[in-house]
Amino acid sequence: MASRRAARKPQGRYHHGELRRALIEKAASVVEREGVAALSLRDLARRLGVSHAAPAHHFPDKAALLFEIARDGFDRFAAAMEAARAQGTNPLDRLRCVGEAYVHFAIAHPGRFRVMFGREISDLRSIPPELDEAGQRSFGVLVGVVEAVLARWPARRRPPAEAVAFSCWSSVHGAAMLWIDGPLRRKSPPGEARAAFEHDLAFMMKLLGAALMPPSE
Amino acid sequence: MASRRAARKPQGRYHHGELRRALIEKAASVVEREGVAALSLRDLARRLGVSHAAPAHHFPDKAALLFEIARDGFDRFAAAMEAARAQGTNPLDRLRCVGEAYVHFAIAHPGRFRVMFGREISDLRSIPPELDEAGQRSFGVLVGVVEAVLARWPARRRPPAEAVAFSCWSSVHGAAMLWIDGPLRRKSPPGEARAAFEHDLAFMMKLLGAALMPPSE
DNA sequence: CAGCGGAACTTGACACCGACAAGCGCGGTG
DNA sequence: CACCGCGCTTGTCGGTGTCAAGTTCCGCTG
Repeated sequence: MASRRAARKPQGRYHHGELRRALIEKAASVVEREGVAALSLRDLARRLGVSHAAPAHHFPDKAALLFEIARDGFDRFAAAMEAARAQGTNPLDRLRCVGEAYVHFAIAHPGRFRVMFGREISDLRSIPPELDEAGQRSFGVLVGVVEAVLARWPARRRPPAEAVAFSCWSSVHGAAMLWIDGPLRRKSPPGEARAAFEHDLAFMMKLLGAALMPPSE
Repeated sequence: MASRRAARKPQGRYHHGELRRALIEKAASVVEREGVAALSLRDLARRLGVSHAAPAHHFPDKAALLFEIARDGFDRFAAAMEAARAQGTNPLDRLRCVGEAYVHFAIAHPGRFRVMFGREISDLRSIPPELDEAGQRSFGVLVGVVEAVLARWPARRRPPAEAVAFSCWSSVHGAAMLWIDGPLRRKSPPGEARAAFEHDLAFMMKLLGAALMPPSE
């Protein structure tokens, strides 16, 4: 057992800076698969083959680990928003694409989404600069798309873009939350509930678009 | 110490069926003041002067206690919705009142609101009949108001009420969640953030109203 | 090249939690 | 009067986050 370090070198070795990344990745996968309530630092350490106190050396707090998950989530989220914007063919269509992408991201990654917009993060003491940046990037996509939609309005009667963006944001955020947490999901037949949800979501985006048409007079 | 039962009778006595109700009330107050994460059965028992295992005799599970809080919350919520509807002077105004009441209830009772629409409840095994009833009551108010607004549309082009109700629900729910949990609350000066929120909320309700005006042609 | 400092990790402990099992006291019923 | 069961207590178990102290090993300095 002389060089047991060298022997396990090709495998996962958790010296150096590997543990931190491994913890984040494993934690994110647990959050995605089983939810944030099932996340335990000790269990995480167990799965990674390290002692129960090892995580504490990389994260002062469980909240700090959650924060890292949220940070990563906001990056992916912003990327998804930008990709969705690129798919639209005109301003209104872009708004629809972005809105639906918002909801579909939440449905595809409910655990991550809950952490991102959950209380643990928003209650964080230090105003996290890099997280705010990623969040602003996502919100910026929405605001930009809204501004493009409003560009067709006469400048005189054009409503403020932030207020419109707030409305759009609330709508898609609410739809997402109602689906992943709320009472919508457990309607009679699961598949049918999902289909009805998609239908209602499409309708909502259409309604939003109609409300943002420039006044015809 | 003969009749120590009788002696403490006027004060809080937790024999009989009092403990159950006391637990629910205390738990609700803790949830309102410190959030659901700070709720502990043992601490609850401590505050009520009973042993740590006493709550287990009234609730098989911590989730069962949370369920009771949600149930009570939905009752109050439905009452608030109905009261708000009564304040409106016409269909569109009623929709505005109900929508703002929805958000303001969430802001006034964020802990309760999170439990009501949280994962612990919606993941509950048994479909809870009485809770669904209270939830349906609230949703029914919204649907009723929406139907009244849509009554002015020509029947031929009238959109389905449930889809419109879904849109309205999503909007107000999203606004509420974004405020109580999301990144909105911690804008630069707290008071200003709240004022901006109220302004944006009012704008959103106006936008919703505009989208639901019958086509003029 | 020796050795030293510090980073990464381990071991151990503490307080707390939810859940379970067994026991006790008292009121009401036979 | 004896008994039974409800409401609560005491005790225990496995699990968790966090802190303190010890250990191992890498890489840099002299």
